[in-house]
Amino acid sequence: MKQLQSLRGMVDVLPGETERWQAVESISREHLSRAGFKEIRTPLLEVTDLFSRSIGEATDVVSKEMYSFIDRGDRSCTLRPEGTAAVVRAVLEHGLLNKGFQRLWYCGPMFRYERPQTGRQRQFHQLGVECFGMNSPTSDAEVISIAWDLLSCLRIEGLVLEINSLGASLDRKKYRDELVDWLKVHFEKLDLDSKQRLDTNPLRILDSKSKQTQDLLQEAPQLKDFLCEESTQRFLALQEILKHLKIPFKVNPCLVRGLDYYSHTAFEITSHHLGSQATVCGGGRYDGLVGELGGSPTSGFGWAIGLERLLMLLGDSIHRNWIPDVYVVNRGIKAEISALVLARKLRAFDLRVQLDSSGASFSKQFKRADRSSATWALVLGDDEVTNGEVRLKRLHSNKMSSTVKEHIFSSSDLEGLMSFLLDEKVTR
RNA sequence: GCGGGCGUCGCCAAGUGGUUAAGGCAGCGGCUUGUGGCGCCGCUAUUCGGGGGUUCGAAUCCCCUCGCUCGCCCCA
Repeated sequence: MKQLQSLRGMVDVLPGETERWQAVESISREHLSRAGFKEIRTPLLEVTDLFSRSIGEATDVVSKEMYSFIDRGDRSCTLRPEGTAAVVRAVLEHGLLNKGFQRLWYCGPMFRYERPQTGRQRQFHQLGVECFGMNSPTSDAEVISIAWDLLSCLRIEGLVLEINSLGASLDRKKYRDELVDWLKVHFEKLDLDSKQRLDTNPLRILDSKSKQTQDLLQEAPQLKDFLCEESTQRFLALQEILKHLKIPFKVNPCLVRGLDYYSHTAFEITSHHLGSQATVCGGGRYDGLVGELGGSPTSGFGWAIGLERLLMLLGDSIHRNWIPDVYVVNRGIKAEISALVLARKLRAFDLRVQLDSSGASFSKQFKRADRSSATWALVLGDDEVTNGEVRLKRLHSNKMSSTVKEHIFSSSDLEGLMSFLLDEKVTR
């Protein structure tokens, strides 16, 4: 029979890795809650329409990357390709915006049907925040700083923050038309990809990787010249505030972002240690989205961090193996049961206890005890059961010592044993 | 969807047409049936992702297929 395997682009996280995930998750949770963010959990599955309406029909995400299917009730459903749309939906559905502000975070899997490569999977995980009802450049800066600080406190180095303003949606529309007209005149000088994008998504031509296209764009109309006064002012203000916060940034006039709902501030945090998928965190302002999805006009700002990419940058520094305090060596039917009873009691005292239930020889069990790196071996065999005692032996990882001290405790004196272990644990 | 690279034991790997497919790690058993780390001994792939073909003979050559991987597009 052929060996079954996971679907392409769907990745298992194995023991050893899960510890790193847990560390990142708990640090993030703490970091966000200190800043007043509350967690929201939305379903993985939504009505397809939600995404096509919010992300944009013509975007790559919607036009070719969604996992969609028709369910038994004849509804078109889609596995969420990103988090924002669903959060907005939930927030509207439950009237969370009636209170005015909301600062929310979420974490979980997203799905996009793409060819997997470094830093890209079909099921991947995002940690994101969404803020509603705040509209000042200061709030943009604060939310950006929260992402920046989270990445810094995880000690990720070599990050670059890039920002741009996409202007109000009207500005962008005007610019888009102007750019398309101009590019049509120079159509022959464009690279093949850009030629195709001219119809579908012309703004994306701006960050084309083709050298000749980039050279050509030097002469093209610039988005910043189309920003209305208000937009220009708020972008300048944002830059001032970031400088004041001592967060280094680069203005990247070509930073466009692929989702339709962005307006005004857009930003990305990238790292050159990631291969060609360099973006760890991306986000921006989406003042039109809530209205678009049927709510009363409410400004929004958010970002998402790709957790797989984050983990790639993290190294092994936060990786901590589970090491037992006590490894319980036992042999014989009565001893086995006593050992189990004892293990439960020790665990209740917050000790990490590994119980050997192999029934193997003492020699074998000690080998495993040693390899587990446990501090103590607790020995329980027929002799001990008969004498009503347990033996405790310190394990040495470096040197063989012929004078290993064994401590013997009466099995009726479990409190003595536990306080001994706990004392030792504290002083270690 | 389009390119490039790669697929030999749980993991790392040697092997590029010729007798039984190296080696290391891990695992298991033993030396040591109640005491670990070191050491020594033994065991663990009828088979080289799968299917065809060429050949007296294929892990090695050819074709197809599947998978992985890196890149393009795009994004976290």
